[in-house]
Formats: sequence, structure tokens, C-alpha cells
Amino acid sequence: MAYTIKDVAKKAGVSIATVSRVLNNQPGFSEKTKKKVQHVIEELGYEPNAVARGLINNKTHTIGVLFPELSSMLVTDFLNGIETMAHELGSSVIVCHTEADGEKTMKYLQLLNEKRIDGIIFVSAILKEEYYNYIRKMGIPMVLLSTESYSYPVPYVKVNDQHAAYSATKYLLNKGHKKIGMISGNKDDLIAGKPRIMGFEMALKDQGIAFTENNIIYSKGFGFQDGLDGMEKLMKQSPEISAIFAASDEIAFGALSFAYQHGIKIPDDVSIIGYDNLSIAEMAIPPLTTVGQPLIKMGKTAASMLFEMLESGNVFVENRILPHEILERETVREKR
Amino acid sequence: MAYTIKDVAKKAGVSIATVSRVLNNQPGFSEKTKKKVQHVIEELGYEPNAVARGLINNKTHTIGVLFPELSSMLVTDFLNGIETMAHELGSSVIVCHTEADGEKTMKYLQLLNEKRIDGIIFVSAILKEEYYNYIRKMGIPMVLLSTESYSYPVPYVKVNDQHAAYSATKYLLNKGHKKIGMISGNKDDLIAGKPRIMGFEMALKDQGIAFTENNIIYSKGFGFQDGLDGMEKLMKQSPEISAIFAASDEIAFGALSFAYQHGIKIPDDVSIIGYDNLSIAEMAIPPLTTVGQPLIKMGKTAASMLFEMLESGNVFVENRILPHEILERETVREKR
DNA sequence: CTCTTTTACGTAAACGTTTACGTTGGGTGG
DNA sequence: CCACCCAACGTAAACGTTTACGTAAAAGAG
Repeated sequence: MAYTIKDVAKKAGVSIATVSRVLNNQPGFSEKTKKKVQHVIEELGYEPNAVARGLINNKTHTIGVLFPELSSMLVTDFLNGIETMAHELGSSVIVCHTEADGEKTMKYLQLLNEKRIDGIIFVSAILKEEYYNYIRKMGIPMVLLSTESYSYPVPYVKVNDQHAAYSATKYLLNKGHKKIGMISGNKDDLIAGKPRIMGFEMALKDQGIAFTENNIIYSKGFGFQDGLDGMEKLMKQSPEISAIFAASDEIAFGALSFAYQHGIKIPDDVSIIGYDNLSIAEMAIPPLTTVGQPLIKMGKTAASMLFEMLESGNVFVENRILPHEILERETVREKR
Repeated sequence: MAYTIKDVAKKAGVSIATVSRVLNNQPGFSEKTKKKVQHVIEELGYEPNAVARGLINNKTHTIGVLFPELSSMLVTDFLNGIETMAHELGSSVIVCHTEADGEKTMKYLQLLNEKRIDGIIFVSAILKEEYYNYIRKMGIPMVLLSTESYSYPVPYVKVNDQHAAYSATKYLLNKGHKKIGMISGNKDDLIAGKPRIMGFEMALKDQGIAFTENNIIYSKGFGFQDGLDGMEKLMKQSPEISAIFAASDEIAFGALSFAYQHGIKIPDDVSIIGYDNLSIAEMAIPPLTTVGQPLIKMGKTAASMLFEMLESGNVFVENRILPHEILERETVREKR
């Protein structure tokens, strides 16, 4: 069994209060006893019990992160940013994957509540009323990452999806493309689906190009398979298209893959721009031009927002819209 | 402030001991008081404090996972498997990323020790003496994932790297290739580097083909850039090569990318087989033939081994060598 | 030198549980 | 009817800390 503060106190010939004081560097001890206590701590290899500390301080220095799925390629970077910042600020992170399932999410929330975590980062999923109410009752701060809530006052960090989609489309237009298609995500997804579609549509309209349902494919999700299927449909539906805006990098990979299988040359026959800038975007063949989100930065930002709330005690903090950026690589070609 | 067991006890008109008993379903209460207590619990929305429980039970139902880096594409799948199994068995997982830095690793271990986690999964890095001794002192079980220790008796789950590399090379030989090159990882890496090199070498020798230093490139790591550079060197060094064994999928992607940039047709000009079967392997262009590790399964296995040790109290449990598997896709072609 | 303040501690309660032990009351066997 | 047992509780200690409060000695003021 590990040593306790009592062992240290006894061996150093002081009370446990004194040991606690030097441990937390609180006033009330002489330089001499400090040395003595520290020496005993060193000697025994004593390390304080964070569980006991958590009990009395009502603080566990642990935060929870809820991902809808751990298989998405976004999570690596998000998690990376979150963990880095959290650790820098002295906290650990517990990961959960809810599989976008309401019941599982509630179970996780309950678990996190019982563990008395200090805060929650909720990633890439819609914040249902049930979740919000529960977390509210928990009385701990939360921030949304790569999602937002129209119904509840919860701070979030995101890029502006509509703007980013607008930028991507505009980029294609600037390259001289007129017939532009889109492989979108779910149009009923108000967070990542609809806004990107709207940005696409708006960019076309601003350029005086008619938006037609013929030029867009609505997928179920944002995955590779969606891109594969979407590309097939789009090519069949509107073969005259010269450029495509894919609503995610994974969709773009699917599109690239379909193109490869069917002898469509990218970017010679058709240009493609993705969305996300996953680390594998530059590994694609050809390297994927995409509108990038600062993923790691977003994770870090979410974490620091959470800690800001923890320290200040405020339940709210300013939202952060992080800038997107076009990464010019090799899947888009100038249209003569 | 959340309700405590006292609130429940008072409101139900019983002692806290009784509440605790119905909570943990321990004998010593009548059906009637059970109903009464449960009703109050429901009414107040009481949820037990896991921190207090952890203090008295010496069990936090939390495990720690140490990754060298969160950017590697392997972590997603490993983490997925670990988290799934851990959650199934009632535990949470804290992720750490050590950046393969000794000092940081020790800091993380100390943190995890203070948090009194139940066990540790140590992933894809060498277990230094310092780490081992510390964890040993912590007195909690640990298992190694995708790594092993020659010096210390720590159970691990891995695939047999040498066998897998042998299989990959053999596969190329069976396809009629005679001049085979390898882009390896670090040859001084006794875990993931050397064994794969040895498997490669052995397969060649078994087929009566001389192994020459000309046919192998030693990289620093297993990343994309290593593949990019490695491919360049290899093509310059041994242009007669018709097939390549890449020591990781990321290396293979780098090789693919280099080939694309320099007009080398895969698999027409040269065949490539990778190692890992990352989820993006099938998204590659062309889809990557590779020798796959059952990544999610490995994560799950590591977690269940850990819990087996926790339950049995044994400090050791049988190692698991999981089977690898050749995924035939489109980067290898039969040599006429 | 005396009185007051400050420093350097120690004592004990508190955090929210679990659990060993003690205490009832009703039931059973004889 | 008595002795006994067992089910159904309650009491209190324990887990390892932090911290309010008390106290003795040292330091400072006059």
C-alpha cells in the first residue's frame, strides 16, 4: 500500500496538517520543518492521493470529452489539441464515444457525473435537450467543439461552415469553373450539413450562376463511402460538371477513389476541393486541395475556454469562430 | 451542490448504511425499505459520488493509456478498441500522450499514480527501466500494446512482426517478384523495426534470393515523409526493383505519393505492399494491399487482459499474439 | 520587563462513501 | 413460555486529505 500523509507526518515528527501545508505551499511552517518534511517525502517516495483531495476540494482535475465516434479521422487532431492544453493546465482527459446514440450518451454523462469531473467538451454532435438539461444539473461548465446549439446558451468553438463553404466554392469559381457540383453531407444536419450547402449555393448565386438540384448530391454522412456513392451519382446526373466541392475530406477521398476506378482524371477532367484538411489530405493522390479547419487549434481552444470558465466561475464565455484557410494542393486546376 | 447519501437517508427515514446497502444490493434490507429508498433516489435524482467510493474502495474504475503520440493513425483504432472494452467492463479511460519523451512519460505516470487509476495500457513505445520500476511501485497491473519488453515480465498483445513481414514478402515472391526492396523503419527499433527487417530478409533467403543492403532503406520512423524519402532513395539506389515491402502503411502512402509525382505507375511499374491496414488503406489510390493488424481487436484484447489481471489479482497473464492477415487490394500485380 | 502580535505549529472536523459491529424485534423450535 | 436465531436495521469508524480553530512560543512594541 502506498504511503499516506500520516506516514510522512509520523516520520518527520510533525502533524499531518503541517505536511499538508508544505505540500500545498500554504503559510504556517518554518524553513527548517519544510526541509525536514520534503526530505521524508523524498525518502518514502510519497505521492498525495488525488482521490482524497478530490473528495474534499470538489475538484478532480479531470475533464470528459464526448465524441460521437472514435473512428472519424477528425478525432485524432481534436483529441490531440484538447489533451495537450488540458495537460498543460494540470488536468487529465477521459474519452467517451457515444456512437451518436442518445441512450449511450446519457449513460456516459451519468458516469462522468458520478466521477465528478470538472467539465465537459462535447464534440461534433447535436446537443439534445436531454443532454443539456442533465449537464446543467451537473453544474459544471461545458463547451461545444465543432458544433453549436441554437437552443441553449452553450459556448462553442467552430469555424464558420457557411463562410468556409462559400470560400471553397468561390475558389473554384475564381479558377474559372462554371459548372460546379457538390457532394454534401446530410442536408438535415443543421450544424455541418445545411450551412455548407448554403455557403455553396450562395457563392454560386453571388456569381450569377443558377443553383440547381441537379448539381448537388445529398449523402447520409461525411464518410468515404458517401463520397464514393456521391461521386457516382453526381457523374451520372451531371456529367458536364468540371469541379466539385466535397463537404468533407473523407467524401473527397471517396470521390477521388471513384474517379480513379473509372478513369476520370483529377484534376484534368474534374477538379475537387475538400473540407477539413485532415492530416491525410496531403497524402492523397493527388494531394488534396481543401478548405482547412485548424483542428488541433480548435481542440486547444475548446480546452482553454473550459478552463477559463472553471477559473472564473462563469457559466458562459465568448464563442470562438476560428479562421478557415484554403490549402492549395493538386486536385484543382484552372479552367481555361 | 449535488445530493448525498445523507439527504437520501434523511428523506427516506433510514440510516445511510441502509441506503448504501440498497445501492450496492447488499443483504440487510426489506423489500419495503428498498422501494422507499429507491423512490427517494429517483425523486432527488441522487447519484453516488465515485470519488468517495474510490477513496474507500481503493478502486477508481479508471485506467490510463499512454500513447507516444496522438497524431499517428494507429491510435484511433487502438483507442477505439480499448475504450469500447473498458466501458463495457465499467471503466473509463484517461488518455495521455507522452511524445515519446522520458521526462513527460514520468510526469504522466506520476499524475496517473496520484489519481490512483486501476491499471495502465502502454502503447507502441519501449518500456524503459525507469517506467517499469515506477509502475511496479504503483502496484497496479499493466499491459503492453503493440510493443513488448525483453527485460521485464509484462504481458503484451501484438502481432508477430517478423512473421507478418515474412508473409508480406512471401506474398510478393509468390506473385513472381524476384527483385524486391524494402522501405523499413528504424533498424535500431527492436520492437517494430528490426523484426520486420528480419522477416523480410528471411523470406528472401528461404526463396534462395540473396539479401543485399542495396535493396533496403532504413528510415528514422514509420511516417509519410519517411516513405516519401525512402522511395526516392530506393528508386535511385536500385531501379531494377519490381516490388516493395513498406514497413508501415504510412510509409507505403509516402511511396505511393512519390511514385505518383514521378510518373511511376503502381502497380504496373512497381508493386507495393504495406503494413498495418489502417482504415485509410482502402481509401488509397490505388487501394493499398497490405498485411493487416487487427487494430481494434488488439485494443480490446489489451483492455480485457488488464481487467483479467485486475479481477484475478495476478500480476501476469498470458501474452497474446494476434493473427495478421493479407489484405489483397490493388497495389500488387503478378509479375509475368 | 510586560503586553501584544505574529509565527509555527497541532487538533479535530469535514468531504461522501463502505462496512464491521451492535442492537432490536419477530419468528421458530422445543 | 423460554431460549435462540436471524432479518433488518442503526452507529460509528475508516479511507486520505484540507482547513478552521486553538495554542504555545517567539518576536516586537512600548
